[in-house]
Amino acid sequence: MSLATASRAINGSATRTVRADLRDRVLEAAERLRYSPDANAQAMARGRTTSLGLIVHDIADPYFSSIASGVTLAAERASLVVTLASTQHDPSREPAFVELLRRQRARAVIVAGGRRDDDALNAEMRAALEDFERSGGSVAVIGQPLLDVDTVVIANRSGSAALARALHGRGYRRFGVLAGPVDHLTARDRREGFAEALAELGCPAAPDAFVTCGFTRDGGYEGMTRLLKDGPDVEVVFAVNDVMAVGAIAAARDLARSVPHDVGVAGFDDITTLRDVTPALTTVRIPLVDVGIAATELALARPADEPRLVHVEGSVVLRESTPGPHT
Amino acid sequence: MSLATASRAINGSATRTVRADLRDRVLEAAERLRYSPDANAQAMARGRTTSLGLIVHDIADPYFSSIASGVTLAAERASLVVTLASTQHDPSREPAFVELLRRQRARAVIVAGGRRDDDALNAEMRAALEDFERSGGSVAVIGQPLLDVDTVVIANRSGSAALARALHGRGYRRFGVLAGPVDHLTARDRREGFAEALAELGCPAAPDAFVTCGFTRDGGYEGMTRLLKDGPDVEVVFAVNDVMAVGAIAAARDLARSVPHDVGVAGFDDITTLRDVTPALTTVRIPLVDVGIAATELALARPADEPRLVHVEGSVVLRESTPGPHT
DNA sequence: TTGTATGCGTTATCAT
DNA sequence: ATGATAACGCATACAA
Repeated sequence: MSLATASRAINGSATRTVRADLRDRVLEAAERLRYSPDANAQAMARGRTTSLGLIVHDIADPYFSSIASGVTLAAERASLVVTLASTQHDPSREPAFVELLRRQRARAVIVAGGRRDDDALNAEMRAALEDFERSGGSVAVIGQPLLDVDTVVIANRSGSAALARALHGRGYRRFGVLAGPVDHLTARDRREGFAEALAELGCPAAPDAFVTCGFTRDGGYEGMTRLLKDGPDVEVVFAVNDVMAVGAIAAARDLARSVPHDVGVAGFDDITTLRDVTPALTTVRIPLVDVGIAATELALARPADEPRLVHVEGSVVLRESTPGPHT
Repeated sequence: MSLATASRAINGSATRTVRADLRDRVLEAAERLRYSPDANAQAMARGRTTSLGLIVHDIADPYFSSIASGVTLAAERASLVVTLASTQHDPSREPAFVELLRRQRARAVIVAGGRRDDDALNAEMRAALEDFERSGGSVAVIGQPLLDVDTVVIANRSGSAALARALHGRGYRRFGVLAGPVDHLTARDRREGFAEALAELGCPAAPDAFVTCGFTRDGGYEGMTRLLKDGPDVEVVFAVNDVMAVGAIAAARDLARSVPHDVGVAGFDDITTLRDVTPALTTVRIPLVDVGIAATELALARPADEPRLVHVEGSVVLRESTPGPHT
């Protein structure tokens, strides 16, 4: 009995088939010897691997771990394993991770997390992704569609615009915004969508009601502190993500300002783990697990000539953190 | 110029060195051709890969995403990439994932998440891990030391015992416990450590004050609902993890019971994302990121004859959710 | 210091 | 249906 037959018996073959008794003998021996096919050797012989890369800013952030959950789910359906890379919030490390995944000959790479407004960085990333694709891999990005590849576009602008209208509908007129970093495009889109909707409502926010701050819990805390201490008087504050909103609530509490009585707070994302915070957070729900699934399916789909865009809409969820002013 | 020289120029060699001008020519050509070494081929030629496996119950759970954060950190220091597998809370899938990682010839695998009291399952897992080690990989488990491999042991018993004493010190006398699933060893250790300490204090909890429930947010919600509706009157409730505690607080609220005024609530883990919940949660802090790092270092350390154990202690953090009774 | 040749474990092609 | 063998891309032992 030959090597070839054993291979066909164990891992199958598109064209060939093995007689039952022989196959049984092979499988019995494999079992007895605790044989385990070498995936690396298979990758080399077959010319393709079974792995999928995922690049996130911070796997400990619930935003990314939810996406990762969706990606692992979809990857498993496709019989792929997920290779995880976490940049620890340093976007300049992304291209190196793409190159790393190229060396692994990953079938596809999914880049999660918003882009920065940094042309040099984005150019580097575009180049890295092009190399990756030239090596036969496919790519999907979650965030802004500016890397010339398939992208799951999150409707940040329209989501925060809808949120602005909903808050206006509850009677709020004086708005503050914890705006995140200036060059952070997700933060910018959310901030601008919010601001534009307010302007359309004839109720623009004061320029000094926009506070630049980190995109994290501590950023929200620090920004809220500044806003409440030095900023204009506001009835409600929009933090551009939920984690920041939680930090903002903590800051208000530390300054002895009641949420929502003295000031309302709204966030963005509807992070599952934060659904039970008090007061319950008004936010824009993004189906993050589905986003991860969609990105994976996009990356694994038959390659297209043009970069494809999948749009994901958010839905406003009004909760107790924004009951309306004077309540 | 030969293939061998190019290989040595690009990826270095322990024994040989390449003349500068030749090396420069090689590197220039590699850069020009956007050459990228094939990690699979390297793995085969070198006989070892650069990948590390991580198995978790649910990557979307902040407990596991914190551990994952530590693992990716430590793995990167060792120039390894992390392959992530999420069982979606089905422990019976763990052995298959170990086998998958064996096929990849991962250098090591880290199994995060407590064991079950299920002899058949544990035997299967032990066998899978033995096969993995026989194939040259190393293993580290986070949780209970019953798989005969290196283990990061989390001091669940002593942690919850210390918590019990601290709560007793605040004046609580009537305790309830949201105990998690019966066969879940982490839940069991926490529950029993708590119960034993109470008994030693001469203040044992009533048997019907222990509520079996899921190890999740919804489990905590549901268990708390049952406890408040049908259980004995209690002053404070210990949920065996933070996520469950948050669910418990939500349940109390829905039953119009004030936390901490009507009933105190304590958790376990000190999940970062939940540090801002209201009221602030009394808990036992486990340094989860460090646990991930420790497990990775353990797995990557020089193999030992005997399974090694690294013990991680928790520290009680008293916060507003347990101010003491009658307040 | 450089080049040649062999092997790593598997699949696929081509005979038989 | 099965067997022999070349190829995958790289690292290394050995020869020069």
